Amino acid sequence: MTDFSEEVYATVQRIPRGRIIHYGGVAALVGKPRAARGVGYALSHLPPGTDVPWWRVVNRRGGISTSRHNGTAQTQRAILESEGVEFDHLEQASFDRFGWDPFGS
DNA sequence: GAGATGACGGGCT
DNA sequence: AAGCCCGCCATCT
Repeated sequence: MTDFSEEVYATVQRIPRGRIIHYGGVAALVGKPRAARGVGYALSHLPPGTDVPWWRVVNRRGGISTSRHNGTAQTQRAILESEGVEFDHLEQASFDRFGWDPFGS
């Protein structure tokens, strides 16, 4: 476990239920606005059953970015919908409606 | 230490 | 609006 990963996990755990944020947003909150890719890498190594709500992290379009991980995308969407997040016909959620503003609490 | 990989973003077409 | 290409970062081999 690296320091960077821990900061990422700590940040993700602050995301309120029913809200979402994109990888670049998490990266910015940990002080590295350009480390979106690093964030994705860190989350990809999370063990199943972790207390980190990784499903609240989506790509910049508000869509599921885990599509390449066979099966994962379906699970992520199901959980988000159960929390109240709505997806349009393009499988994308609106940041204007569900985006998390860390300063707006 | 160098090269390759991956849950990514932004800009241009 | 969607896709392609390039650039960025952390981590692995």
